[in-house]
Amino acid sequence: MTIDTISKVTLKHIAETLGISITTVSRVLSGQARKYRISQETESFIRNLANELKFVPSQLARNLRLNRTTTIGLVIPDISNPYFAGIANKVTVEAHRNGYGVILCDSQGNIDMEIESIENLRSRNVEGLILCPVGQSGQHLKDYESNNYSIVLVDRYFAEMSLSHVASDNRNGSKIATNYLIDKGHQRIACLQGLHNTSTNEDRVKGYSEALSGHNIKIDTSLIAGDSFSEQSGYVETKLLLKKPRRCTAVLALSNLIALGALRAISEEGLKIPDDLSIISFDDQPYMAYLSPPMTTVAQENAEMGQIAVKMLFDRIRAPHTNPGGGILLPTHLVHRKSVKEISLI
Amino acid sequence: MTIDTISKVTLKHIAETLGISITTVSRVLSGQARKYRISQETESFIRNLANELKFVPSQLARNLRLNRTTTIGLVIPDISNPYFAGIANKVTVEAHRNGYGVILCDSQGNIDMEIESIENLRSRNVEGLILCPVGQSGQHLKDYESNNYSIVLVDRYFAEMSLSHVASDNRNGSKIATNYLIDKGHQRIACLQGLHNTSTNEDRVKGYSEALSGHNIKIDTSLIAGDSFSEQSGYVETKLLLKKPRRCTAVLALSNLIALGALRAISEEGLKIPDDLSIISFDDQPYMAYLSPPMTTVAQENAEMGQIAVKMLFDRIRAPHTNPGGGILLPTHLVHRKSVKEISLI
DNA sequence: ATTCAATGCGCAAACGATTGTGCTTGCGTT
DNA sequence: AACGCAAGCACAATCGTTTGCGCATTGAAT
Repeated sequence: MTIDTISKVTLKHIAETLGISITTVSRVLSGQARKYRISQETESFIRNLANELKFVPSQLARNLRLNRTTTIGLVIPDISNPYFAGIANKVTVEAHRNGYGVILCDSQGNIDMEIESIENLRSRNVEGLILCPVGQSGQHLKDYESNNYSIVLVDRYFAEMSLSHVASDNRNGSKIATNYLIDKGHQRIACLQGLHNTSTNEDRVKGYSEALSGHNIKIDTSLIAGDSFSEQSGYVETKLLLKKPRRCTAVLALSNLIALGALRAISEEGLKIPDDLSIISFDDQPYMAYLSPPMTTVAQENAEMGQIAVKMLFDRIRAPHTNPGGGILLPTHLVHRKSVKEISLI
Repeated sequence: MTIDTISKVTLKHIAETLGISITTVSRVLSGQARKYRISQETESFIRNLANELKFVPSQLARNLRLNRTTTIGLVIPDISNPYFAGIANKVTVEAHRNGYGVILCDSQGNIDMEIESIENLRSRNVEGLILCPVGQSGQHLKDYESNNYSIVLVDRYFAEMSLSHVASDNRNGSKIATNYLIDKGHQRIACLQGLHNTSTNEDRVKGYSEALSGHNIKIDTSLIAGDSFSEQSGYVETKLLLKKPRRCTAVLALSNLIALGALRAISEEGLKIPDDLSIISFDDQPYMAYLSPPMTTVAQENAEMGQIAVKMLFDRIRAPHTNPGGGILLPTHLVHRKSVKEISLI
């Protein structure tokens, strides 16, 4: 009657009460009655009793026997960040549609936590891993390059490693944004970086540089500042930037948090966007349209990233010993709002 | 060398290479060497080999044998909502600190998905459940009222049921916010509701009403509108409200999304906050300070909610057959920014 | 009367860890 | 010399499924 009692019903119980073997019960209840030529009669006996007793097969036993868990792991640097939350959302929903569960780990932006989380997940026998890596190197993932473990990197990848991944075309996104600023007359454009040596950051900086070079604007390295994707970094670096002589007229913030920090600094300095300073941020979020002023952003298809990551992972789970396959870069696009002002060329 | 090989390392392997019994290996590697008086020598032999082979015990086997999974389930209506993401963050981190994994399910605000998720989680033998319910009734949770299954409700609760829960003191938060508006001279205050018959909504409406009554302001039911916590609802209801004669001077938005919708409507109507209209929103989010204008909000301690929920759940897991215990309401507080204007009394 | 193929089902070994119980030693006591 | 006791370890059952074989029985074909 109680739940405890109910969950104690096992194949053995059914087999014994019916006076038949566990094997037969198992075969019927796992839908293999036809395949093993169990008689209709026996089948219905078994099914009836199973229903009556509300038999629920033990996943624990099944997992051990079959050595699979229908579970994947998801490691995210910070689930409170809406960008990652969007990925996580799609991942869990898609995984469930495929009958898989998702164990979530929050690495808190910490490489050691990331490593620990991965080990933890592996020890829980997840069948595959979706990882948004935080570190500057992928050394701890060396083991996964061999084609017998399924892992898909999301958001960032490691150029020197051959791991499946799905990310945004950050280089192009950054280039488009920078070109747009240049088109609007800006020449001194600052770039608020994120964490160095991450594909995300390097690609965005590269796009920024390429756009400038493409317009024969000399790259002023003093305008490329910062070393973290955090609000704090955006704030500090903007403060410093604004104190410099020959102030820049626009800034490209390489993450949503950096942009918020920049906003704080700019408003503290008493400057107005876009009149005194133009700004474009990465990562379009629902609230971006409601900022003061509405923020022009480089939008990433993060939900799609989650969805594709799951697809890639399942491909690898289903065909484990094929080549890891390469990566996919999803397009980015510019969302025009009000944080950029057209200025006259000098 | 390959992972396949590595992950195949079992107690048996170690035992055989060392010429000792599986039992002893198990006892050493589970830290019970002292208890079972295994010699230092044997212990170090085992440990060394285990390290060398990178032995990782199979959770699957252990789970079956011990009938526990060190895993809990977490059901969230929408992980992309930063409010819930904040809860999820704390839950996963705290669970990990206790050696537990967290299987995440996104119910997508859908009661059927919620029910399905719960069943799915149970069949995966999670030891407990943390649930942010979406429905207007808790009928599907009837089974969990008996004290042999561990569940903790977060954010919402069902007044008619005796399930453990942790939520915000929404009534008081709403009351404080409304009182503040009244103090600033507002008399016609609209209330943009969320989903009816949810504790969150009812409590907030109650607080709103109590504040008005406390100041002898007659409650105008035409000023209480809406039926969903979504941006869409906030937008539509605000549009309608603004079209009415004798316009309200302030609105209380019962969720962050509703507030964003209201913002959109207000700006479409060409009105300025706070000059033409004051607004207070529930749920303080990082970006709230950067809105136009910075938004005065009722902050909830959502991270603490997650943390406390985990604590409560573990209490119940550790002492399963005690009384479910009641609920906890966490304080809310008003974060003063610039979206409320003091107006002269008429 | 054999032979043969279906039919219907059971045996027993996995999967990998945990654990109550019990078996050897060796040593100190008396 | 006989005994007790502790130290140090092993046996084997157990958790609940799944599954490769194999063994009867039956009816039909030769």
